[in-house]
Amino acid sequence: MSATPDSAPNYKNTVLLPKTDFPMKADLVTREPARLQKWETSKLYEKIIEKRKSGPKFVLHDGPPFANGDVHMGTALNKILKDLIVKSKTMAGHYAPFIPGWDCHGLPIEFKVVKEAQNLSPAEVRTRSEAFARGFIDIQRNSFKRLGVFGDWQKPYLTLDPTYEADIMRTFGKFVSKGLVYRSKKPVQWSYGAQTALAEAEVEYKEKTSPAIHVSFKLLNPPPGLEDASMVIWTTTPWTLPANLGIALHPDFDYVCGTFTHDGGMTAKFVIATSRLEAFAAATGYKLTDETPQKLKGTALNGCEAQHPFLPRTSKIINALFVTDDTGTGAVHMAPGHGADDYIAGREHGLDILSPVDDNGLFTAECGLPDFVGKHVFKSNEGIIELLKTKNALLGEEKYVHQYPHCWRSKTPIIFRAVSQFFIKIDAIREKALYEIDKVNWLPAWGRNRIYGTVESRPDWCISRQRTWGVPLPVFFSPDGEAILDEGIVSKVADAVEQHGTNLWFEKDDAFWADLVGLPEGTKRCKDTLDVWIDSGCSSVAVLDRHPELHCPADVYIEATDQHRGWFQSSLMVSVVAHDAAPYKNVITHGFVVDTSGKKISKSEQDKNKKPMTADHYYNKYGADMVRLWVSSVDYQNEVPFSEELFQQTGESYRRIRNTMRVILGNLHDFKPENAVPVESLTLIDRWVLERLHDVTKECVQAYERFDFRKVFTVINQFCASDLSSLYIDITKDRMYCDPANGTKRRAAQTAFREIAETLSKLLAPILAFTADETWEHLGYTESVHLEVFPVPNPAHAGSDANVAVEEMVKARAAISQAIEPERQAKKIGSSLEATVRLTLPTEGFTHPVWNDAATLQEFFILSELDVVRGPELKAEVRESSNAKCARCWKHLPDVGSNAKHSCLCGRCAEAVG
RNA sequence: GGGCCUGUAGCUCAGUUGGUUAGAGCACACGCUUGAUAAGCGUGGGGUCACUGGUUCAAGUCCAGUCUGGCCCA
Repeated sequence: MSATPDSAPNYKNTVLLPKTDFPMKADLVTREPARLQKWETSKLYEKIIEKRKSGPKFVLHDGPPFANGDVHMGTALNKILKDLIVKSKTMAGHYAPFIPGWDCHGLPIEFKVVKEAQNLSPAEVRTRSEAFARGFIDIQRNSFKRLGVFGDWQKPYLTLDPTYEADIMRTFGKFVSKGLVYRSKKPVQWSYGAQTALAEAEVEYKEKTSPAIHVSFKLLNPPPGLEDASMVIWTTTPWTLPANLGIALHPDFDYVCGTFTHDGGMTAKFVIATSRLEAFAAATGYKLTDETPQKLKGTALNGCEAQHPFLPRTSKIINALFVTDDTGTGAVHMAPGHGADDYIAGREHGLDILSPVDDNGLFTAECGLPDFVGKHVFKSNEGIIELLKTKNALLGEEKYVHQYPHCWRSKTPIIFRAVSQFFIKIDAIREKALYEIDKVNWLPAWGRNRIYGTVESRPDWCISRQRTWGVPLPVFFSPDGEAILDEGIVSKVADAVEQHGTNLWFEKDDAFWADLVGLPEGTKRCKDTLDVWIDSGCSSVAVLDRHPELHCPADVYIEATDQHRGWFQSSLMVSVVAHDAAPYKNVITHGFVVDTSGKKISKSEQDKNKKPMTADHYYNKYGADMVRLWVSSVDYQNEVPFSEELFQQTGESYRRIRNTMRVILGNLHDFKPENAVPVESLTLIDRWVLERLHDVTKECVQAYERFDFRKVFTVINQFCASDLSSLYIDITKDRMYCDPANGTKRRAAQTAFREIAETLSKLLAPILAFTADETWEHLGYTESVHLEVFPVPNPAHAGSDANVAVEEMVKARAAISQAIEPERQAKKIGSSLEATVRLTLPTEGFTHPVWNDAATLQEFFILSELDVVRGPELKAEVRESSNAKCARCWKHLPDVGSNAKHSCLCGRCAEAVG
């Protein structure tokens, strides 16, 4: 080994090493907020909007998140995806304003507010709910801004804005004018203690003992063989029997009909599910004693009728899938006014809805039993049981302990009770909605089937809620209790609400409102609020139509897959009525955030493992660009894997990109635009890297066009790692460091580096919103990269022979590296510059003229000496160089020492040093 | 239980109309460099393409079923 003599002068300061202020350590956590501040004071978003004003409009309509919590990783994913679309469309030359929004009304907020303070008046509940929502809007807005999301954060749309609320009412008015709204009864969970309907969240389950009874219903028109038989039902709510209108059997269950004998000697003919015979015998004492019982399926009795045990009325026998065989007799007592399953099955089979119970839980005259009117339902169970006994319809009675829903406030057991609700007739708009679905582009394509299925099968839309924190249903009742559905009146309410807000509805009395809308004295206003899905569903009217910079239909809606049944659908239904068309042209869905094993991250799980899932933890620890890079790296159309470890991995990719940009910037420290060389002066390798850049540009711009951000991430990551870091930067080090500052080859590399740095900054800007702006700044620009448009692939660098040459050389390079490796492991050779290589090329292939260009080959393989010969197969032989090492460029060359002035340098370096 | 979807190295993802020995980046191991240095380069190990069966000369790719996980319903 011919080492440089220790006495050799130190030439390090004559070498043109990279020099840049662009820090290796990103320190995003402190740098990003500073850049954010700069964007804010320079009004960057406004500038971008102004600059693109004449471009083709692109509207991404923001689905409003619910203003009741911190920004979760899933929320961050959603908003960053939106931002990637908006930023990339903007850089593709579009005018793409982004108006963010929030969904502000609804039970979860009301629930929290009411839990904190008891006995609030409706107006107070609403004031506090608004304050609660606004608090979280601020929190979320700060998070979204911190994540680098651009938009009109000064003027977002809020569903609690009086103008928005007024538009909700007007849209409701449109439904009314088209005759799509009707009133009907539907069972709700009712607290007689609090005298209000309850939502699932307000119900707690507690142990309760109820009387469980078996009751017989005599068949009136039985099929042959079932004469004189009775159906037997089992119930734990005897008080609902006055509302019985039917008996449900499972169509697939096996039933028997035959003579049963009681322990006491009585006999009777019953129909019971075969699987329930034993339990029935145990509870009632009746055993099947018939030798030849009739066997039948549940379908056999469908449509028959049975006599109500104590009322002059029949009970219709129907088939329903909700019937189970784990309790009861396989025949279920149906009171459509007192149960959800009963209601749905009852509607399908044309049963009435009877609910003879008032707000206090007392029977009304409708129950048909004068003795019971005014009596509390839970105090009536015993009386009903007595009544059944006198009618010989009671077969058995037990105490039954079960989990029963109770009111969270009054702690009383709840009852299912039908109350009047308002509905939208879906059948009237279903066809049109389905037709519109097929005109929309769904991404991924299966989204079409998903929403088509739900729209096809959805029942009428119940739009009234017995809640306080929402938009009031602008409907009045005449003194005789009739609902007044009139668009003109709705519109008058809307006008008042636009001026004063919906609190006015709660603050003023009936007389005020009757007078305002011109209805007679004694008119009462409706106390219900609208379903919150109406709120957000109206955004195409209240936001897209209202903002002059937007348009309807929007170009894109993008939300998680659960919105096929949620916002995508409510928006469609509203828009079909309001616009006679879908509100969107493209609908994109993304998956939910799951842990790396593919399982969903449950609330209890993250608490237990102390794994934070709020976005602030991650942008405060790693920076927003890291969160953004993670979003760009995953397949968002499926479930999105997430873990802290995954963040480390994303960090590696980030560092790779950042460091690559850093060297490039460092290599440009003495380069000015006027130093650029013309294309003819570029070397083969320069032309190759620019050709690669041309391809990368094309691929990225096209990938952005398809919303395929992962492709952008992969392409740039690999370009940085392989083409730049491992090849081009490594190869050009020699000329960059050792050639004369103004040498043509050096300037040629810089010309390429400059183009690479500019192009990558622009291509990365939508994803690495902060870092790309930082690199752009270090390229000497004073305005933000976000004002730029995407680079156009430079045709001057398209499809030359350079790519062929490099492909061949890369193959040979692998052979050379493999040959050097054993020498290296044996500590005989360190740097490849210490090696002399004899490369054998196969006689087939490797035909590019570059193989006759020794200088280029040496540069490419980073070797001091190379012989190329032809042989049977690709092969490289390595030995230590016998030449002396140049103290400056570290190559082992024959002409080291040829210049007397610099005895330790090669000819080239001696000249460069001068 | 029903509808829609998903399953390729430890991790994140590529794999064109079925066609050589299934790829990349990261991670890992071992070297090199110390002039990208809390960086950079090289080499290497690692996959029954969820499973089972079928179609085919040929299946990660097509078909059927099973399992896994997700969303929405019941």
